[in-house]
Amino acid sequence: MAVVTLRDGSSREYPQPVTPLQVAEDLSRRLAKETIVAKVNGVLWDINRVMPEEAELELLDFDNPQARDIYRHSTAHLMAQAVQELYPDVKLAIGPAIEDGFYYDFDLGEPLTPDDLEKIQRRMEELVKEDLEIQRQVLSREEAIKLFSEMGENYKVELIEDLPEDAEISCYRQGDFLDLCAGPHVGSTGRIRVFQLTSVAGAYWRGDEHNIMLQRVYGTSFVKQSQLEEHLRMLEEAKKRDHRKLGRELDLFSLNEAGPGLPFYHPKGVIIWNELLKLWREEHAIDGYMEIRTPQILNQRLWEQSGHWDNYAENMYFTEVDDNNFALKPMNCPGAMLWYLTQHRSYRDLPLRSAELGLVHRHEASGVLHGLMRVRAFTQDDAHIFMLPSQIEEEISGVIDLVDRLYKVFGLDYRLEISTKPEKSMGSEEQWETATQALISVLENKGVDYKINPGDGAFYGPKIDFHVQDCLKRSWQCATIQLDFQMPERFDLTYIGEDGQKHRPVMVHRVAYGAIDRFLGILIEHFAGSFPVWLAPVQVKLLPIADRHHQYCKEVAASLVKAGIRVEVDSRNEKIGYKIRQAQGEKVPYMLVVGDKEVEAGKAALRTRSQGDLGQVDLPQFQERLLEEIKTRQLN
RNA sequence: GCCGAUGUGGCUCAACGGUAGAGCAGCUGAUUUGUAAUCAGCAGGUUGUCGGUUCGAUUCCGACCGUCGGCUCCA
Repeated sequence: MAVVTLRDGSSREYPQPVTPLQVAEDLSRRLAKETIVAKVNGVLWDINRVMPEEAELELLDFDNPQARDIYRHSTAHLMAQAVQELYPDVKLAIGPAIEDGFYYDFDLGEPLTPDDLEKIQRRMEELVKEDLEIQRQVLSREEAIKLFSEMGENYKVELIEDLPEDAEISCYRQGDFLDLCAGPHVGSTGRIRVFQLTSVAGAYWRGDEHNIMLQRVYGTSFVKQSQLEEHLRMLEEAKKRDHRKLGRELDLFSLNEAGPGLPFYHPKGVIIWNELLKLWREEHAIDGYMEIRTPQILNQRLWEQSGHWDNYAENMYFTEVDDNNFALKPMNCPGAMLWYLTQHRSYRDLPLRSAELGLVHRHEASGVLHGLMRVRAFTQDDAHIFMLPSQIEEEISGVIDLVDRLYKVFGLDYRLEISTKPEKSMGSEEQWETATQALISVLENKGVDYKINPGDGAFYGPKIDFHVQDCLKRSWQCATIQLDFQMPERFDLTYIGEDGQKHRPVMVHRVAYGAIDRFLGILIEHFAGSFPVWLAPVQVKLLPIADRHHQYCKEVAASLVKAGIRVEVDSRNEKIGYKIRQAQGEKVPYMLVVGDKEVEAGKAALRTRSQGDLGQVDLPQFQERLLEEIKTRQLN
C-alpha cells in the first residue's frame, strides 16, 4: 500500500509503490507529458523511479528552473550518447546544464568542426525517436571505479575518486550509453523535444590550463519549437546591442591592430566618458575623497617592494632607460603608498580617502581581449582608503553605498561576490581569515545577498566584487573593494596614534565604476546606444527643412549651446525624412524640425527618438525642461 | 597563451586558379524638400602580412598578425 500526497494536499492510494510518472498519468495525459522531473519528499526524483510508500509528490515542468536544468542536462547526455556512437574512442568529461543551455566536454584527440555538430545533432534526433528509457542505477564506489576504468573513462574515474566519502554514486543508462551522474533525468530520450547544438570550443579539463584541452560542445534545448525560435531571436537582438557594433556605428571608440586591447576614444565617446567622470567627482566629493595623480611608469624596485614583481610580473610591461628598469603601472596602489608617505599622518587624519583616475596597463592574454570589456590599457576610478582597524567596517560600508548610489543613476543591476585567498598570495592565513571575515560581516550587517568565490581574491587581500551583466548575459566585474593588510606593511605606512606611538594603518583599494572603459561598454549595451540625455553625445539635433531655415536653426542652436546643451545642426541638402532617419540612427534624444511654420511662429517642431513627432514647442520652455532633465540625470 | 572559426574599399556583403563587384557612407551636380532612405555622376581596394605551390593566387598550402566564440584570468 502506497500513499502519495499531492501539492494541493489531496492524497491518492495505490496497492503498491508507484513512480511519479504513473501518478501523473493517473491525473492527466497532459501532465504526464509535460512533467520533466518530480520532487518526492522535497528531493528531486526521476519520474520513472519508484517512490517510497509514503510520498509527498510535486511534479515539475519546463517552467520550473530546476526542471529546466534537468531537461537540459538530459539533453547533454543525449548528445554524449550520440558522440559516443559516432566517435567510439571518445572519453567523456563533464556535461552540465548552464544558463540558457548545456555543454558537454569530450576528449576525442581531434577537434570537432561545425559540420560535425550537424552530424551529432542528426544522431541525437534519431536517438530521441528510439525513445530509450533512462534508468538510474546506484553503485558502490568500488564498483563504479571498476566499471568506468574498464570502460576507459579515466575522467569519470577521477570524478568518482573526488566524490565525498558518504556520497551515493549513481549512473544513468539509456540504451548502450552509461554515464556517471547524480541525476535526476527525464524518463526517456523521447521526452527531449527541441534542441540545437550551437558551438564548439576548446576547454581545459577542470578549467586548468595545465590540463589537457577538451572539445566542448554547447547547445540548448526547449520543449517547444517556438521557445527555441524566441531564444534565437533574443540572441539576434542582443547582437544589435553589442557595444562593439554600437561603438562603431555611434562613432564612440575604435580598436586598431596597432594596439590590440588599447582603445581609441572618439570625440563622442569622450563626451560620455567626461560625463561619467563629472558624476563621479560630484559623488566622491560628497563622500570626502581627495583626488591624486601618480606617474605612469615607476622604477622596478618599487614594484619589487609592492610585491607586484613576484606576483604580477607576467602581466606587466617593462622598459629600460639609462640602465634603470621601469614598469608601466598595472595598478595605482604603489603610487598612492608613496603619496601617503609624503607626510607624517595622525590618527586624526584617518580615514584618508585618496582617489585616482589612473590609466593602468596589463598584459592580458590575447585570447581574452573583448571590445572595451577586456582591454590591456584602462582607466580605473581607483581609490585607496587608509584607516584605523576600527574603521574598516564603516569605510567598506560607505564604499558599498557609494557604488550603489552611482549604479542607481544608470538603473544598473549588480550581483555581489566575496573572493577569498588565491593560490598566489602574500600574508598569513590569520590575516586572510580576519580580512575575509571583516568583508563578510559588513555584508551580513547590511543584509545584502552575496556569493562566495573561493580562491579568486587579489594577491594582497580578499575582496567584494560587483558584477554586472552584458547583453549576452556574460558577467563582468565592475566595482571591487579589496581589503589589504600587506601593502601598508611593505611600505611601512604608519600613523601616530592617540598614544603618541606609531601604528600601522589598514588600507582598502576600491573602484566604483571599475574600469571606465568597461563601464562604458556595459552602459552602451545597457542603454542599447540610446543614452539618457545627460550622457548623450548629441542631445539635440536641429533639422531644417530647406536652406532658408538654416539661419534660424543656427540661432536656435547657438542659444542652446550657450545654455550648455550639446547641439548639432543637419544643414545638408537632404529631405527631412532622410535627416530624421539619420538622427534616429544616431539615437539623438531630441530632434527639432524647423520649416516655414516654425520660423514664423518662433518655435520648433519637437520629435523624440522614442515617441516621434510631438508638434511645436516653445523654445525657452523646451530648453528649461531639457536642462532640468540633464541636471537631474533622468533615465530615459 | 590554448582550441576552433574567420580576415575582400569607411560599413555590410558578393565573386573566384586567369590580377575584384554591389549596396550604404563619401565627393560633385541637379533638386529646396514637412517627420525613418530624391535623382544622376564620380571617386575609392597592391583582397590582413610574409612565404610556398602554380605559366598565373584574392582564390590552394604554411607561418605570423588581427578579429570572433569558448577555456583561463581579471577592472
